[in-house]
Amino acid sequence: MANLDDIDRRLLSQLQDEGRITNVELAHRVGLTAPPCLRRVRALEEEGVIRGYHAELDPSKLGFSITVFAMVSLKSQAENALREFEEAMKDLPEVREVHMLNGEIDFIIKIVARDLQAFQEFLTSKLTPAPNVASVKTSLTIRTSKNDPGVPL
Amino acid sequence: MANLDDIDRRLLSQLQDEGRITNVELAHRVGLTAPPCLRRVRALEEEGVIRGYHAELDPSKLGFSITVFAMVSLKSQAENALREFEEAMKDLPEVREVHMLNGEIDFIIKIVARDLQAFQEFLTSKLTPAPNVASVKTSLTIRTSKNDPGVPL
DNA sequence: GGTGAAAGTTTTTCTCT
DNA sequence: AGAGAAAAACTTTCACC
Repeated sequence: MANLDDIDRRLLSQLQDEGRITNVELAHRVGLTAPPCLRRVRALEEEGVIRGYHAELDPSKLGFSITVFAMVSLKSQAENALREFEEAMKDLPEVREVHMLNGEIDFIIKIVARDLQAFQEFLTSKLTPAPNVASVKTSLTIRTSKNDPGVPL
Repeated sequence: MANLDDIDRRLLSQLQDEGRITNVELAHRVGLTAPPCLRRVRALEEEGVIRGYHAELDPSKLGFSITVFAMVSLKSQAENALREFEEAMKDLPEVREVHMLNGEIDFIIKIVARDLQAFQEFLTSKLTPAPNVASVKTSLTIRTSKNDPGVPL
């Protein structure tokens, strides 16, 4: 865990919110001049505190109308079996997130697809036949009312 | 839904992946010169295809070790009751995502907290007492093996 | 809708405190 | 670690195709 001062935290909060602000603007907002501000940002990138930068796109405007959460249980919870399933998920572009959970369900995964047909096709030909899958329960998202990426700084 | 050509799609794919690349580099990658490339990006921002840009931070390096998925059922599914719950969620910084689902569970929400104690405190003092909540089932994330923001372009 | 050049900013390096 | 100045790179606008 990185040790950060107050300036770092404000800086990260700003970049989490507006990932493309200029370094000059960022420096101004956190009360620095540009050079030390840039040094801090580079250091945070090096340390892996900042993993990267991403444009947030509107899925519906790009023709992806379906978001689904799938609860997946595996046949075996051996580390080996878990890893094999996770590796398979990495190759599926429709699968955006894979979280291993405690309790009865082994994984929750978030799936984005163009339409119901594409999703059904994905479900039967890709997800259900994935290694070690015992059961899959899916829930369609009706609407997403909050979707803040990142952490509560 | 916006109508996009092949260049727009490649452009969006690049920005989704690397949100801070320069316009010159972006133009180069999609086979344009800088001015038309910038015009396209600005147009996509205007249309809302690009919603914004965000730095992706490492939660654990910032001291947020807990990610939880909570399945929430409400007492009433009247639009009114749903909205009231959603509004309450908007004010809770620990709540990063709120998705309304079909079926028995009404909502799945993603929660990020500093530690188990902070999460328990949040659960009992903020989430369970939220408007119209009938039941909350939570699952702790053991590990996140895939976390690609955005859509499968 | 795309190009090339020019003007204005921003990033980035260097040096000093 | 932060500040100011200078060089290099990038963004942005303009006239033109």
